Amino acid sequence: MSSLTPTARVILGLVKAGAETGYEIKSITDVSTRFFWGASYGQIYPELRRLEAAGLVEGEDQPRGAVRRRVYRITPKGEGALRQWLVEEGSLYDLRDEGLLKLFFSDELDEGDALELVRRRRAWFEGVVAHFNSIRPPISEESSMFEVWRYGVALMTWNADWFAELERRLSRRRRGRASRPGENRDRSP
Amino acid sequence: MSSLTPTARVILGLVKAGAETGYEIKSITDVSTRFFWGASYGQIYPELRRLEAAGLVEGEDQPRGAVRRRVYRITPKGEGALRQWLVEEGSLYDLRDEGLLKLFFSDELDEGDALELVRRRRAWFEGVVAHFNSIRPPISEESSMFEVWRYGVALMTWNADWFAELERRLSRRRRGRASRPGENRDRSP
DNA sequence: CAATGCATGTAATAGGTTACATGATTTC
DNA sequence: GAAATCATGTAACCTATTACATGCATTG
Repeated sequence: MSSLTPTARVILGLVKAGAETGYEIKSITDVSTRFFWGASYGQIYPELRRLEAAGLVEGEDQPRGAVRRRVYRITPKGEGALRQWLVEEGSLYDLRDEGLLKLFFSDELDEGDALELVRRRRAWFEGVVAHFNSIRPPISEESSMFEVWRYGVALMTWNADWFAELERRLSRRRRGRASRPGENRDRSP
Repeated sequence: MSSLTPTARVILGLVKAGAETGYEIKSITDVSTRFFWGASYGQIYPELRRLEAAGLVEGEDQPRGAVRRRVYRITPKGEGALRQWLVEEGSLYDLRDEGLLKLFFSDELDEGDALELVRRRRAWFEGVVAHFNSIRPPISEESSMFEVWRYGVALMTWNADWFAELERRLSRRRRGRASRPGENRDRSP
């Protein structure tokens, strides 16, 4: 009776929400929970078997023609576990952001390279916003899943804006320095 | 000549910035890079040895009395590798947010429990903001490290605000429903 | 003299990705 | 008939955390 990992909860939650196969779970996570909790096949298939062994889901072989296919449904026990988790206190929050790490150490760079780093990051976030907008979920705007999509768009937009602002700040600082005399930032005589 | 992990870069960058021992690196990350790139002793000590073997840092035993102590400095090769990484394109961005996962599935809950989930998340972010303010780094406001701290405060504040807003939205929706007649949300007769 | 801080390290474990292997069915 | 999609699974690998083990030095 070891306790479940968050990845197991995603799978459990999606089965509850109607996802049937491991393949379907992967497809759905790739366009929904992916940006805050991804899952790979290497996790999904073994985890479905574990959930089944624990009695939280029920699997049944339902081949389509010659294609083997195992369909899962959530059990009452699984629904209880899901609800229990949702009301439990405490949640893992873990961010791994190599770009911020680069910004953190960017005093090592000259101003041009540092600015380029910030510019790239701003552009990246803008790309993510565009991607998010392209996968706008076709579900009720009052559903919690839609709310999370809305959060994702807002967060990425905020990030793009913050780095655009930093970009302006660094440019201004740089121009300010360049126009002041007595500086030897330039390589030319 | 395998390429470095971002954790190795953090260590390299901090040694460059003046951190001398593994212990010091851990102390610094715990109050600086921790929220976007943490490091544990289990990573730091073996990684320092690997960096040394690769010629990116140099270690020297400098015991303090009977306490063994190994002091590291960055090498020219290490400085090159650090600079190279900083200008390289592409950076890992990985978020694991179990709270968002709960929000994602919170249609499973009744409105009171869902609201509580959002309230807790808002309160948590507010606590993080307070913590960030308590570790305001005593360094120049023009340094890149200070910029990252500023970003952290702004990000956590934005999060607290976003969830405060969602909280208001859910409360309003709930009150709206409750005041409308012909509803059977109540368990009492 | 007790608690805290400085200091180093490893072994077990967990959690996850990537690459590989396989093959039918549907759509263009 | 080619390409995309549906479908399942595993083995090797990598990264990282946790818990444990050790012990001196400093501060209150």
